[in-house]
Amino acid sequence: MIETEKKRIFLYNTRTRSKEPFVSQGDCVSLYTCGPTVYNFAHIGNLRTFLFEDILKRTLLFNGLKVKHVMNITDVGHLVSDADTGDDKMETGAVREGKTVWDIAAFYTQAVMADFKKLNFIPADIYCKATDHIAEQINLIKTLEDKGYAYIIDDGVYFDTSKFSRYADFARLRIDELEAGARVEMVKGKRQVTDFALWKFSPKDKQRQMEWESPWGKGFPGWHIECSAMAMKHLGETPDIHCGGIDHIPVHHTNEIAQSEAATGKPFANFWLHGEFLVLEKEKMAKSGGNFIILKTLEERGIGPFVYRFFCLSAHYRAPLAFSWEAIQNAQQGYNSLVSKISELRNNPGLGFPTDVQPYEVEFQREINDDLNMPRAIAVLWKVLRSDALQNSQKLALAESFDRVFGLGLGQVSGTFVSDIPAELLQLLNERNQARKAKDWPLSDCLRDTILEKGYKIIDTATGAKLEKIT
RNA sequence: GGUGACAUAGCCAAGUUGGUAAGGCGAAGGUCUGCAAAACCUUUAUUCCCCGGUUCAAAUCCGGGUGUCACCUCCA
Repeated sequence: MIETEKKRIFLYNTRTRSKEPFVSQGDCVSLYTCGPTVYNFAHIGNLRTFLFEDILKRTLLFNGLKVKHVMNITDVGHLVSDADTGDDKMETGAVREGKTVWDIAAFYTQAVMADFKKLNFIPADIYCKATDHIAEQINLIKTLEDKGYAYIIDDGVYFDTSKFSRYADFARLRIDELEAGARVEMVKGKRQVTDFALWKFSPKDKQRQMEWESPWGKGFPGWHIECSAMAMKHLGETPDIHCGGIDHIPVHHTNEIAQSEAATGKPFANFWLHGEFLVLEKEKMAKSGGNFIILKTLEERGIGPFVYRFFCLSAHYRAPLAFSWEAIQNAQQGYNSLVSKISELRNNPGLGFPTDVQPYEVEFQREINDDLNMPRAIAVLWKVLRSDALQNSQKLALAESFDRVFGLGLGQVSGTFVSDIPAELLQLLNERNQARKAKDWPLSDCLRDTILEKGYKIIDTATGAKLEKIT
């Protein structure tokens, strides 16, 4: 009874706009997360969303659930504009860099995977590429055509949103108003503004680098069909959870729902979770804009991936997070002190007296299960570390347990051991100790500077001086 | 023009079935120290954009205003 109460997970479901107790259909939670489009590096705003999804998965795992996680890799060109006209991002990228679209996709896929690894994401069970699932997408379009949801015009095969009465529900759209304000040039022949391409025909006058044969003619899949096709293939017609960035609500996810539910007659995903944006100096970070910051940009300024991770954990995933260099440096300080605290605990595990740790465990789990409230969960971690009622070994065990969700690499933080320090430095430290004993302060301070130059910091404690490597 | 968010200390932020403001960073003071650093302790929002209203009680509810952002156009 207490056990089940403790383990209730509440998640905010965009579909109902409310926090609901999470229930999975089977033993294993099926989780689909909209992945990166690989025509450029992922910027830190993209990464914030993927990080939220990693936290979600870790929270489910922490609660003892099994998770099957599928993330797509969009390696086929979407169009630059949702008006279903204009250039193809992949092809544009290829021209820009003088490579084939396939090279571009491979390069940036590898790059984003490297970022995921650096950020300590638990890898998805399946990363699926859109270009590997052309047949599935064609089949899904066929089904839609058979059921009368599709129509063909010069430009391609389109989904008729007027046939799907719930179309506006998910995003709570007001179609009439949308139409009134639309500044987008509409594709000729489209019946409703909201109709979208399922399959696009290749231009007659030029050869695309990526195109496939289909029952309707040579071309390439529309913008939204890949997620429906791949989610259904790998996770069934109704995955438990489907995630993405908040910008996906009105168009991408709305369309996914329309085409998927039209095809299967079943709800497409029970829970829809959306991550808010990282905002940069009051401005959204646009992948297509010139001003984006990537993980490497941070690293060049001495901000490691774990610091970025820690920074993101300071805000709730459904709230915009304001990025600034000042803010990230605050996080840097906080993370440093976290790490040195852990290191100190490892050096003195026996310090303090053991007490009951359960209240802390319960509190932690309550926070993470309350719609992934990481800011509060982090506060629980600080409370543990600064408590004087726990033994160090217990603090350490709690921190490591919590870190299964945080993923901050706390388990890898080692204590500082004399054996790790070069003999030369120990010799210098020894000399300084002598100088201090002789009250030769100028020499002592000079030696401290020398040691500092060699990358070590002296920490004088009641039991003697220690060295710590400056990171 | 339409739609949706948001506005809490120097900075990043949590907190809305109303009950009297988490946490981190920074700063100030202290303990320790030859000094410094580290560590530890203490302090740091009479108040939550503004103006009204409801209430015994509002950051939390209602009305109005101001500002910022996002989406409607590729975008996490």
